[in-house]
Formats: sequence, structure tokens, C-alpha cells
Amino acid sequence: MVTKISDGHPPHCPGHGAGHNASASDWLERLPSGRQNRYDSGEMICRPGMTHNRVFLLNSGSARICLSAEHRELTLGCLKPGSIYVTHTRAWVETLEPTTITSWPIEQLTLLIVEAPEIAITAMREVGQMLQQATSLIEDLAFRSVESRLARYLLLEESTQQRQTIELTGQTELLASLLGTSRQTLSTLLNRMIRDGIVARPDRQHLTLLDTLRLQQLASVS
Amino acid sequence: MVTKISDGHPPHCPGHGAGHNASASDWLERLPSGRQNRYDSGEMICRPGMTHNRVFLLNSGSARICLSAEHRELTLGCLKPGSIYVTHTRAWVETLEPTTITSWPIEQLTLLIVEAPEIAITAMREVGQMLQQATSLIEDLAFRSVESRLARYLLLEESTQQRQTIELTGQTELLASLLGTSRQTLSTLLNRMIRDGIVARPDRQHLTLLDTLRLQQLASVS
DNA sequence: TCCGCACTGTCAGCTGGCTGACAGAATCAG
DNA sequence: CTGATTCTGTCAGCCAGCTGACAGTGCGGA
Repeated sequence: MVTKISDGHPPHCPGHGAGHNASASDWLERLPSGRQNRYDSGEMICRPGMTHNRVFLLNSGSARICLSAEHRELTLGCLKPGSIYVTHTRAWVETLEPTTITSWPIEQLTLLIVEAPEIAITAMREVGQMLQQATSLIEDLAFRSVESRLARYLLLEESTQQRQTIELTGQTELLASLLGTSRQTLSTLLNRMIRDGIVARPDRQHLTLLDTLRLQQLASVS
Repeated sequence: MVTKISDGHPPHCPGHGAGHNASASDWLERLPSGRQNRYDSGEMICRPGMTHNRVFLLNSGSARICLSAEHRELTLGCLKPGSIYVTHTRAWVETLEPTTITSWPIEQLTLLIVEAPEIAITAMREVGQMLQQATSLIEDLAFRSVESRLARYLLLEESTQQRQTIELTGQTELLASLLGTSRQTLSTLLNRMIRDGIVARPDRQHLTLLDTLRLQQLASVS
């Protein structure tokens, strides 16, 4: 059975996140009971080429969705408790900490849609959201410089986290892969921003946005 | 009423194309009659910021879906007769030749899904396809060089068009924007391939793939 | 306390691809 | 045929960002 997860202390997870949607658990509750799985930190929940696609709900822990080539990785987004994800070829899902999920074969979803059509609308909204995020990532990669992407990311996080001091997830490496750049470039850029007084870093895990106006300029400059 | 378009002479349209699906017109036929529109070549069918999203079916002509920033453009895909598209923010749709479409407000789709659930499954498959394409475009932009993208494009077209000599759509400029690069870079690359005997160009609108093996190498090298 | 390990900051060197410029084809209008 | 227009090929100059290398900084364990 699907347990409704309280949103009490969701581990913070950065933008581009694959759709989480308040109403989502509702319809998943109506599904027949799914398979429970437990993963250690750094394990793969799914990898490209898996033949059987499944819908899953992340119960606890967190994971990132990523694409990878030989020596580079790009994080498309993060899943947190309550997030729903549909396995689809190409992307990997890797846990960031010990994680539990409940999953169902994709066929059961189709079945349920026939019985309770309004579910489809919710589901399409979810997929639509992912498409939106994908589109905005494409825009970023095609049109914007790394600095501009970073600025946009910071502003987005500020508005998501609702305060001026934002919490960073994981190491520089993870953020770099989320922005589609290298560790070194990100580090350099971030420290230049600190030197320029645009942001401050009270401690390793937090950043305070000081000059939002400047950030907005950086974000909009192509 | 929706007219079923024969697939007789579809103007060739390049890859990344937003989902066209044989069964798609079936369900659209059941919708109440939609609005008919006619556009000249180069007109915009939709642009970002349009408040009312609509589902539309392209009856005749062709159009490209694109993202744009100040001085750059990226073509996500092309629509040909029979293609279905759902307006979504961010993307533009620009006709490439005189074009007619039939469209419905998005709400009617939702309505219909409730009545005839199997439609939802088809629709989700369409959206899913677009998501696939978006993902593969992200991979391309993030991981691959322009040359590699070009090689992949050529191989893809060869298999879609089912012959060794493939037809190019429009000018260099269009293909460049499809590959997310500049006219100049593409031109240089293409001519280098010709000089190296990898492809030949019998005439301006056609390319013959001579050395598929080499192309595959180029395509896979990051 | 000292060692090892993981993370971070920084730098020099290189390169893919963008830009602007311009000359050579092709195409079109009259 | 002739000029105008649009498309194409090519080149030099430039720069963002990648790479590898290495030193600095924590931090946990024994």
C-alpha cells in the first residue's frame, strides 16, 4: 500500500525536478498494491535499456535522474519523497541516500486509466510538466552561458525555498552536473560572484543572495 | 470536420519531428468540429505567451516548432500533414509554406478523455514521444559535438527515408538551426565530409551517404 | 596528534564553435 | 541578358568553457 508521505522535512532538492504533484498520491492509492524496494545510497533504481517500464513512487530518501555519456553526466532533476516517476529509456535514476520506493508495472496504469479517466488528466499534467522542464533545459543548454544558468538557478531556488539564504544540495560536483558544466568552471564562477559581492557563503552548504538585481541581469543576458 | 489527409506526397521533414502517429486522426475525428485556419509561408501559428492553448491538426503545408533567443534559433522539429501538436508555452510554431490547420481549445480534449478513455492512452503516447525526442536533443546538446550530431542526423534520415540518397529540407540555415549550430559551421563541416568522401552531393537538395561506417564512428564519438 | 581521504580553489593551455566579412554561385524579375 | 537578391563556402579572430594538474582545506579515524 502506498503510504502518504508527510512533507515535513523534505530533503531539499534542486530545480529542474521531475514533477511532483500534490494530487498525485490520490490516484496512486487506488492502484493495486505495488512492489516495495529498498536501495542503498548510490544504487541505480533504473538504467537505460531496461525492458520493463514501471511507474514508481518514491517513499523516502532521494534520487537523481540523469543522462550520461562516457565521462560526463547531466542531472535532469531530483526526486524527493512523494515524487512520481515513470521509467523511460535513456535516463538513469540513481539514489542519493538510502531510499525506498513502491512500483507498479506500467500496464496497470493503463488499465486504471480505463476505469477512472480523471487519472489520465493528472498523469498528462505530470508528463506535461516534465516536458516543460525538458524544454527549459534545452533552452538553457542551447542559448545561455554557464554563468547565466547559474544565476537563473539561484533565483529559482530563492523563490522555491522562500528565503534569501538557500541551501545547496550535495557537493559542487552535483550542482555542476545539474547546470551541465564542469566542477571547476562552477567553482570559479561561484567564487567570482562571492568576490563581486553578489552572493555570500555563510557556510559550505548555504548561499545568501545579496544582489538579486545583478543576478537578474546575469540571468537574462544571453 | 477533420479531413483525413492522404500521406501521398508528404513534404519531407527532418527528424526530431513532433509526434505524428497513424492512429492519431482516429480519435481527433470524434471531436466536435474545430476551427479552421490558413497561414501564409513564414507566419506564426503560435508564439510563447499565448494564453489559450489549443490542440491542432496540420491539414496541409508544413511548419517548424522552434525556440528562440535574441539572435539565435533552435528548431525542435517539423510538423507535416497529419501531425498533431499541442500548443505549449515557450515554443513557437512557424509555417514553412502556406498551411492550413484545424484546431480545438484544449478543454475539449480533456472533456473527450472522460468520455472515451482510450484516447488518453494514445495522447499520452504522443506526449511521451515528444519527451523522448526532447531527451535525445538534450543529450545531443550536452554531450555531442556538432559533427557528431550531423552524422547522427544523416544516419537517422537515411533510415527514415529508406534510401541512400536523402533529401534535405530547406536551406542550410534550417538544418543548422535543427542541429543547434550556425550556418557557417554546418557548411564547413558538410563540405569537409564531401572532401573526405564520406558523403556526396548530387545536387543542392540531396546528399548521398557513401561511407556509412565512418558516419557511425563520427556519430558515436562524443 | 598525525595520516589519509574527499572536497575545493585556481591556473595555464587548448580547442570547438561563434562571429563578421567577403567573394562566388544560383535564382529571379524585368 | 542584366542586375538584384538570396544562398553558399571559406577564412581569420576571438572567447567560453573543458582538461589536467596541483596546492589548500576540512574532517574522521586510530
